[in-house]
Amino acid sequence: MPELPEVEVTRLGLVDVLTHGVIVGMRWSGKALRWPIAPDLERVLAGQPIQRVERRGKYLLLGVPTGWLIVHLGMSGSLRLVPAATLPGPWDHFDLVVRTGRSTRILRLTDPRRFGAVVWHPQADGPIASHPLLARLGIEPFDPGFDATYLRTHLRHRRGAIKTVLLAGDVVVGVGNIYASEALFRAGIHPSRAAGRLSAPRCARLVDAIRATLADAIAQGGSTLRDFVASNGDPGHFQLSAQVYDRAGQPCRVCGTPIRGMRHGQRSTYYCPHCQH
DNA sequence: AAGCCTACCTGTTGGC
DNA sequence: TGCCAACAGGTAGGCT
Repeated sequence: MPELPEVEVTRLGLVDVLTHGVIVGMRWSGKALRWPIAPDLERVLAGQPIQRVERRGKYLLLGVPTGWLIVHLGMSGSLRLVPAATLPGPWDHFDLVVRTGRSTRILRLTDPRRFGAVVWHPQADGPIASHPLLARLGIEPFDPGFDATYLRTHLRHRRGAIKTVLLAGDVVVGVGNIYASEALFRAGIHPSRAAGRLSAPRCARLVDAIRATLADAIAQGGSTLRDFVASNGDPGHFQLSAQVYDRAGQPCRVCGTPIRGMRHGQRSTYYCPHCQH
């Protein structure tokens, strides 16, 4: 579920509440997530103030004085702030108990499929950017350095379909399966086009399309296909304005041609055969 | 280096 | 109605 917009919507809902909050407890369901929970995590975090709430790609980063807590939402995860007495349900796999001002609240990770992760990175292990999970990520799409020149340079040696290369995340981060189809529609580029054959003007269009697509999605609270909710429990609305995603057989909103579905690897892709080349 | 495939896990959906 | 295969927002890691 969660692509960059969903993680950013989550972060925006947390940053003001959590910053300067103090971690006073932790709970783990005992069910395995993608990576093991550090065995001494509760002792390590107890009493520490949250100084930073940041994002890198689809990873949410909570900064405390002695390190970073790296959180990933996987395919079905969401983070919510709930009152301290709220009992966990069967899919609630991780809680951080945080004292914020006068009240105490729980930052709760709900994740039915358990592809999500909570990973501790001690400051002593070096800068957070060098963590193995983050080190190989591509540029942030809103970084000023993400421009047509950057994109063309980094696509030059790639023979695969542009859709697949965008999803890989080593060129630019945050573009998942929904927004890859949406951004390519917006740029007028066929998803199967060889990445290394995009002209400079098309790279420029794609940069703009990726930024505009992600910004729109953030403004609409992300996409909720099934279970994404923001930190306050609100679902996203972007899916209602999707141009192509999950619209196979329905008319293109621009030209009326039926939208087509296809697959790249094991992932579904949608495009307009008239608007995209 | 790049690309392809598998694995991780549970819930929902669509076809028979 | 019931059963079961297919599919779902991600991505590390292993192999070619």
